[in-house]
Amino acid sequence: MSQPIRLLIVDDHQIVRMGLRALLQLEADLEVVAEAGDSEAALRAFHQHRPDVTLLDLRMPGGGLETLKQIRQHSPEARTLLLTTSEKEEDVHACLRAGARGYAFKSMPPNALANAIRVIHGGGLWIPAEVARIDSNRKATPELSPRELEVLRLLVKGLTNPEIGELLAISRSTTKVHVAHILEKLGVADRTEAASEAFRRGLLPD
Amino acid sequence: MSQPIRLLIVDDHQIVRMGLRALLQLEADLEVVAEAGDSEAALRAFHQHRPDVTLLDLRMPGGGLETLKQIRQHSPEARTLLLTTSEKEEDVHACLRAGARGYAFKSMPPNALANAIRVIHGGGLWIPAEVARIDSNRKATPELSPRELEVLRLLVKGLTNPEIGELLAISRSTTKVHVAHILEKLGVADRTEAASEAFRRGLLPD
DNA sequence: CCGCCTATCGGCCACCTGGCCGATGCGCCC
DNA sequence: GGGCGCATCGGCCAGGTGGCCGATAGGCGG
Repeated sequence: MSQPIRLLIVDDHQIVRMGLRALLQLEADLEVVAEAGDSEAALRAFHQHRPDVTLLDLRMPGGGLETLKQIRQHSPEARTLLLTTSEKEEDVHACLRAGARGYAFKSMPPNALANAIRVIHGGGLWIPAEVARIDSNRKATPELSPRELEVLRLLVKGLTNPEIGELLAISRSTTKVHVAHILEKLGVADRTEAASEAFRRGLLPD
Repeated sequence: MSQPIRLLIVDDHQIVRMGLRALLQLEADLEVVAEAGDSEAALRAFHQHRPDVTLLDLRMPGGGLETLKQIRQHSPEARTLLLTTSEKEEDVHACLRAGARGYAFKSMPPNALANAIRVIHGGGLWIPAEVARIDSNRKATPELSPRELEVLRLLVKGLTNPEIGELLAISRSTTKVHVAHILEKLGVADRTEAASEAFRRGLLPD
């Protein structure tokens, strides 16, 4: 290993940044060349330092996913490892679609993290079994249309079909059609379960 | 400051533990005497080292809240600072009721964390404004009874009242009463909104 | 050009919902 | 002992739900 793998750490929690830096310093072939605590700083640091691998927190101000997309927009070859705590289905898919090379959990043992970084640096993908499982599930569950998402947002607030119809300036009949599609696509039986699924999958921006 | 404040760090993420250790080492009057990654290790470390202040992650295997309760059971004078990322209403209240001296977010600036530790070590409480706000809200929203929680768990799965009644071996009438109480206590209008509130407040063990 | 998706609307109907009326019994605490 | 919370059960009823039948219209891609 002549040249160390140069890393960029992006996480809004300074605690996590320092922890990652401390952990990764233990590996001789890894070098943290920059840190960033928000989306803008991440983009600046990326273009300035051109890291081999970027560690990106999913949940941060400015949006980890948006940051990923912006990085990939200018540098499609960028190798990015998502770091996160929870695994909401929507997040996983959105990230993989956006071109993340790996999806890791903060709870993983440190040496596994180092291995993930090496795999990604070598051009590979690092997808844990849980994520792969989610990913295969996903193909069976189609995406909601924009209109259906609008209805879903009102539905989880406890609004009835007539109320939703009034707010969206459509009839109760149309609302019913949207709700029926939502139930079908989420694979659930009623609106209450749909609300639960929406939260579980992270379909809503809270 | 003759004697440094002796700290115990409890968090299942090694990344966070190392980050906290790195951050707190910068403060001359703070000393990390032990770490633990799960509930059992936390109890052992607490009784062995008798830290002045314990930093406790809320979300960890074994349950941060349960760990707190067990520590306080044997050492009611223990000074504990909860560390967490999200603020679900139920968590906040349960922790404060269980005797936590402070409730801090991992996103807070590092020096604020050190200050929080010093305040708690001095016998004070460290409650951020957001948490205090949640805490005052809480008094208006009473707790759910055990039976109501059972019903709520089935309700969010999309089960109807007759179905819930059958599973719990009670009549539809009784189920309706429980649901009505749930709606009233959560301050919502229907079961769909109740499901949303349950997720928002973290009432369910996922 | 025709199929498919999306969005819009209507009616019918069995079922579920939630509010309101009533009731009983149990345990706990002052 | 009497009140209070909890849990249990029943009936009545206006309204919401979700499945099923139909229909029209625009857009997009093979």
